[in-house]
Amino acid sequence: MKNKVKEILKEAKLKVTPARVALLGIFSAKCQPMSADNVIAKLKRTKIDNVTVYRTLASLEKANIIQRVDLRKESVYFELSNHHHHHFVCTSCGVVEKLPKCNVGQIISKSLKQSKRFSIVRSHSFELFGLCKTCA
Amino acid sequence: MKNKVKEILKEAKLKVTPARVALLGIFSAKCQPMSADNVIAKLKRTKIDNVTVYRTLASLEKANIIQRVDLRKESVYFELSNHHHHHFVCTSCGVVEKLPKCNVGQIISKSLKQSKRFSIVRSHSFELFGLCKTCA
DNA sequence: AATCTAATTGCAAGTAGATTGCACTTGTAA
DNA sequence: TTACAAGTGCAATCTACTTGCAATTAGATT
Ligand SMILES: [Mn+2]
Ligand SMILES: [Mn+2]
Ligand SMILES: [Zn+2]
Ligand SMILES: [Zn+2]
Repeated sequence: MKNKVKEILKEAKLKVTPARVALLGIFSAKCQPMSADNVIAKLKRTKIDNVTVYRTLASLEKANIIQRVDLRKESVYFELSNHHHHHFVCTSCGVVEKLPKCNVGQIISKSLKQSKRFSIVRSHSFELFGLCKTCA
Repeated sequence: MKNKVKEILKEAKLKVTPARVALLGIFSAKCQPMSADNVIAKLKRTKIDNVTVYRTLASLEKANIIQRVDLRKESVYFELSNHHHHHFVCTSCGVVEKLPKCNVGQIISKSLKQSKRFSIVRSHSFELFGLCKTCA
């Protein structure tokens, strides 16, 4: 698993540094969107600085290894890009559930055809906000 | 038009104050998502304080008169809730185009049926990020 | 293996958007 | 008209995030 992480970094032509290995380990272990704070909490016992976390998130995002997710929470969340999907978010307790499958592909290509000003779609957001059964 | 704004506020049981009337006027005039900064810029010549802008945005959002839009920009954007729709966003120049129609209703109800943990969807995001013809 | 160099890191300071406390003002219901 | 909860302005504060800079390190080159 650590080797897999190293492969991913080399593939992206990023230096294999402790911070990057640590962050990718965290993202691979937990299949949930993570904020910088979430990551920092997991790294409490290491000597990796908070600034390094922000800079590592930025480099991994730039290399398209992780992606931003808009959950309407206080801060930015990230996930591994390897398995594209969307989410339910409970606006009361904050719990997040993965949607099984991305079904908006057709809608996107149709929208693109109809658009006057746009020619390329590189990514999209699609998140559902509501109440989980516990909070409802 | 000013009367319409007052009606909207009374309907929502909000006091009709100069700040709320001003903000709703701005949102009604410009059919584009607006950040707090955008609004503040438009209010430069008035004596309405920046803090009041933030508080007014919050009260209008709570009353569901305006809604948050996630455009992956530096700050939060808002729009009138009265005509629900989604957007193309150019990640190079920032231009925003409205999508003609929201087509994700079916996907949402299907997702809800399949969900183990969620029972209510109150809102959703669906935005397309890419390049406009000028930037492409 | 030793050397080189650009990329990465840690620490401290800084920024920007947004929030809070509090005294004063105002909209509106009685 | 009066009463008072709601709204406002100003200053201070918070929080997520960024930047500058000197020291370190990954990985390429001898
Ligand atoms: Mn996810
Ligand atoms: Mn819009
Ligand atoms: Zn998708
Ligand atoms: Zn919609």
